[in-house]
Amino acid sequence: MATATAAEKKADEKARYNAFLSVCPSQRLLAQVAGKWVTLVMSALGSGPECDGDPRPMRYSELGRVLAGVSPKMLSQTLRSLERDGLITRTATATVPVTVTYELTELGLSLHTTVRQLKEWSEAHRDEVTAHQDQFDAAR
Amino acid sequence: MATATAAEKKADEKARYNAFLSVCPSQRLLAQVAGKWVTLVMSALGSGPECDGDPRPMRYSELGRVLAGVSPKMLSQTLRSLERDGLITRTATATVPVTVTYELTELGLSLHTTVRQLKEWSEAHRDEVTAHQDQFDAAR
DNA sequence: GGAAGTAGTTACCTTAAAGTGCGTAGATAC
DNA sequence: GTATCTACGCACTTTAAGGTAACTACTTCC
Repeated sequence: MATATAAEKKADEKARYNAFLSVCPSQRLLAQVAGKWVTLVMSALGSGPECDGDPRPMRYSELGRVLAGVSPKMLSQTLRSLERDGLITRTATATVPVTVTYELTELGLSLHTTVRQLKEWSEAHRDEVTAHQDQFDAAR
Repeated sequence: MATATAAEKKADEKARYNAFLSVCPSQRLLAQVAGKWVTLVMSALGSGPECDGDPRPMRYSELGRVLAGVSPKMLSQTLRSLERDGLITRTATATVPVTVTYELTELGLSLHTTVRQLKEWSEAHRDEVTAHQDQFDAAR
């Protein structure tokens, strides 16, 4: 039947919209970067263990120590996904106990600086936001 | 016992680190903004229904139509949290059936432009990233 | 010979975000 | 008098992210 009801049309639109969303590159990037340890790992690799200073390579166990709350599972999971995206490089060295170092690529560094702007926004406006929240919560 | 074992020290560090993380403003912002519909609502309000053009207020049902996949629940949930943060304003008008319009505040607009940079990054580098992913997946 | 350090993997469990479906309230149109 | 439009609210279910804990394999230190 050619009687495309409003409900049918909407379901159709919805399907196409969701299909678009699932491949939308910016949406996927955001979901990736918002992973709990992603920015922390990038921040550590991008600004040294104390989050000041210059980018430098770090070892697996060093990252584990700096990011005190991370489990080995989450650390390797995060590192592998970042490596898959070409944001960091993994280098294994055949020393006495094998050592593995991770380093930001140029691509990773450029993303890091972009994300940093978001961080700066949040630091610049956090007071404003919390003020709004308090006001909103008090109002009801 | 004063014998602070390495395990105890690590647990202590971890607790403090997690406490810090849970209040870290940038982390919280990122988690907020990464909500599935947050950026889409902001994008619609910030660039018109077609994601081009200028910021303009929109109605609840209009947003629901533009973001075809969103359920009424998620839409109002998203809108309320954005309103709570002072990023949008809600205005109810006592027309025949009540109409409610939402509009980006200045604060919301400034966040929108910041997030837009992330979007531009992802669009500029998406090919590079997918190339890395293919290479990585092929390697194993 | 047992602990500790190297870099992880595997299986299981918890929880919070998102999706689904139905109800509501007042008013108007048919 | 039934249906539709407005803007939601509530309860239930699903799903995926993250956390916990235990185990691997090799080596050196004490």
